[in-house]
Amino acid sequence: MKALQEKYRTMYCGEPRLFDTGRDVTVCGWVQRRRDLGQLLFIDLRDRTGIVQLAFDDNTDKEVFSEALSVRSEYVLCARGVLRERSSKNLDIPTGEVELEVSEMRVLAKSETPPFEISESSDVNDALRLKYRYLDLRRPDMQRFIALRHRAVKVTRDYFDENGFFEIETPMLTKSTPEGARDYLVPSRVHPGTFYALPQSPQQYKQLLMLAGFDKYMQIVRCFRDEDLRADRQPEFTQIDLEMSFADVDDIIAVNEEFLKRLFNDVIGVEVETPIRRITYRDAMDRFGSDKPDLRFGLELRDISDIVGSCGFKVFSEPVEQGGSVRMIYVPGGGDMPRKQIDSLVEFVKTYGAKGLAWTKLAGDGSVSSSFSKFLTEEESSAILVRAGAQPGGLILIVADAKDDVVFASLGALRCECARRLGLIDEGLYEFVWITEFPMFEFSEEENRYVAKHHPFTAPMDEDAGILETDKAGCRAKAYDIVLNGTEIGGGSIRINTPEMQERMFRALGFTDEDAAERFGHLITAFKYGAPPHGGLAYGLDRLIMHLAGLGTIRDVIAFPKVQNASELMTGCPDTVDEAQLRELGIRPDGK
RNA sequence: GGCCCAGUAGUUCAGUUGGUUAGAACGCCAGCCUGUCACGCUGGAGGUCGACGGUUCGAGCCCGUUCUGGGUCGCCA
Repeated sequence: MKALQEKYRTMYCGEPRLFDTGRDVTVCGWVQRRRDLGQLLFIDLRDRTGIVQLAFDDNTDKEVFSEALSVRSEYVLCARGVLRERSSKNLDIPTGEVELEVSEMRVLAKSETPPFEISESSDVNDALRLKYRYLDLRRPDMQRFIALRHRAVKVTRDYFDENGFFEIETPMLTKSTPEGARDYLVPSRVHPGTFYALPQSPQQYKQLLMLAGFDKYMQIVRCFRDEDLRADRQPEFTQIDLEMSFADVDDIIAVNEEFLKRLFNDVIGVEVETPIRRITYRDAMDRFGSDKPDLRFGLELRDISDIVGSCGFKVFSEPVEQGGSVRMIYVPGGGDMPRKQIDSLVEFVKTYGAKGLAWTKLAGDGSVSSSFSKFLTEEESSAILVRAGAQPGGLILIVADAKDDVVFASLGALRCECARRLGLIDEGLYEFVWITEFPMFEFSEEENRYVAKHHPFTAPMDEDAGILETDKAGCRAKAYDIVLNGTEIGGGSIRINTPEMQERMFRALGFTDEDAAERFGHLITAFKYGAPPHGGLAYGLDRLIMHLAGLGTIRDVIAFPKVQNASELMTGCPDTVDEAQLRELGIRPDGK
């Protein structure tokens, strides 16, 4: 082996170009591939910037050549030599016009044959990827996603800094306030039998920072929720958390529209049109059956309760009589769907609690078939067709239920499903929308009481402040979500800033004064000392990055994600601990 | 907690109606090869068909249980 070069690296693998020809450079990286032609040998060397070809000739330098012969996939190399123009070029890669004629090479580390190929296209079982996440992360696409995440975070910090926001850290060990998601608990050694909670969000701290006079706050902060996972939900996730003083809804929205414009432009070159459209929660439910509507396609819901509310078909009329509704979506181009597919749509809506799905198919040849028209009068049937604006080739899908929630949930999901199946979604679109005027409360069947839909510090809309106690179902909040392509990417509210309103809110939620004092006493006290009007917003950073990267799951934009059962396959956590550790924490080991 | 999907070589997959010795590609190992770049050619190794139990003369295939991973409903102030 030849003497070490003075520096590990003078150039990244992805950097060399034709005009670098003649330069004496050193590159470091992993062996992507070795091509052995007998007396000639090529190695593709990879680092985070790309790939460069190393060339070895048995007739030029036998020592280096034999060293290169021993090299295998994923060996870590340091190679020095002169860049030269290739005699046959590879225009598929940026460095493909040059190659490094290696004069010195060092194997910095050997590697076993990896359990899967490190390449962009490799389609490997998720469990295997996650067990060897450090190898998975070597793949160029994963490197791009993580780098994109870095750029997005950088743009975020720059933007909010330029707009007067201070980045302030808040505690990770906090007080559990069991309202909402389950907390991750951390036992205290010093106070046996007591627990910290990991924050579900820095909500209370950031409000206290406003009270403390910091005026504008932001933090890129890890949050924890002990709930079941989804493609876009991890038990620990990152928020871009914001709070502003002396701000109302329009002020918060204005700052954030500029942020989104900047973020999407700087990171992926997408122009976000502002102002972003706003839809009230009520309208969003009525039109899309969802408070996070995907606006890349139509298929809006229509209420037909007035047409069928007193018809002879009990499946339709009874839900209306019981306070529910009958609604439909009309799917142009769905009329040619085979019966089997429609049956699968029926099954689909059942997962959302719908008892069934009524349909009418208008085939391209003008013939009509329907699962329910024989139960309706001519007038009722044709009124439905007219309201749908039905044309030959169309499909009408109807859900009736005594609970509007079920109708909305099933039709809301169905319109997305139909759009997917019929290819109505333009993947290149970024359709943002603010959902505003969220309800203050929602009824919890489980607890048999109204609970805060957002959180108990949310201010009611000015015009609804009077009905906080008297009309919980109708009371609206100064709460808003920002939605992108059917995903909630952020949400926030204007907060209550007087002790009087905060106490009214706690009482409206059914807390006794003692309850409120026990759980939120620090906040109640603080608000007696001059809280500015304030409000804020928190983005799910992982979801934002997911959209920026054009992915359908947040796991690919998180370096070390957890799997569906909330464990981590690489380290194997969560895991048991020594009894001694438990004893010290005042926790009895299992079964004792 | 419920429902759906997947699990066969290191990887990605195929595997007929239940029937002899379970295949392919890539990867791996060895040999050959002076311009490859998904190099090529020749040969070779490599399998508890996720696990357990059952049906059967006979199970990768059928049945049950279970494990692992994914999606989803509930849940996510």
